[in-house]
Amino acid sequence: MTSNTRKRPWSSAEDEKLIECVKQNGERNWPAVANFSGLSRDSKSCRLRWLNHLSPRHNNEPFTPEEECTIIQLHSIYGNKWSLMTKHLPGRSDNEIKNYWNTWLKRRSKANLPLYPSEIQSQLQNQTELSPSTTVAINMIRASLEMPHAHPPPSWDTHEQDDLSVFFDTFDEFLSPNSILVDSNDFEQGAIDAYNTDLSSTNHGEQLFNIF
DNA sequence: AATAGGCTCAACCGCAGCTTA
DNA sequence: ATAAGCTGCGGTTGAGCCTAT
Repeated sequence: MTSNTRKRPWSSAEDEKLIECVKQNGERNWPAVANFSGLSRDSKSCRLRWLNHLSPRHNNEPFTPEEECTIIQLHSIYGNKWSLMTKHLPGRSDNEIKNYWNTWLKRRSKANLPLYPSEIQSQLQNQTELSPSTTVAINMIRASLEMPHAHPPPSWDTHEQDDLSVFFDTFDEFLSPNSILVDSNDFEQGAIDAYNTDLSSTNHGEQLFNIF
């Protein structure tokens, strides 16, 4: 490997230049930031450095025990979807979460312990399979989304259907065998309640979503 | 005190999906 | 419609610190 391809840590002078350039060009125009900064860093490196260390929204303190616990729980829900986890951990980057998880993984493996602590393990066992009725309900909702005019859900107005469309943009993230949880911050409570009311009226006998 | 091995974290890579011209 | 450029993501790797011997 040549010296050109080696990892090169950012100096404080480079950080200052980057901060100044982001102020001038904004947080979205990384090619311009890279060009005008005079740094020999590409746009991706600039973006990464900003998001992981320099952004005023970033929390540079070590993880708290509560955050560590949250990461383990979130991993049991999302798997390796680091960017989704950042939505539950304000100020934390996907890279940090991933690093924490990898360290956790190594420790658990070394100690011959199961991946998740017992309380999370038992939560998972209670939801390992989607029941046939839940699968039917999911398919009904999918069908109503694909053909909203042919199968309008009985009590959903246009606004609620829009909310559901937003939900389904990320639905596959949640449709792992052991997860049907959603974050109530991301969706209107009224819309979720309406879905559950409609589902219960179909005699499938269960609520589709728990609120995280 | 020297050093080898382990560990952590920052940085980089490659790819997929999106945007724009 | 399409090609080029950009963004964001998850996986991987290397530098440097820490610890045990």
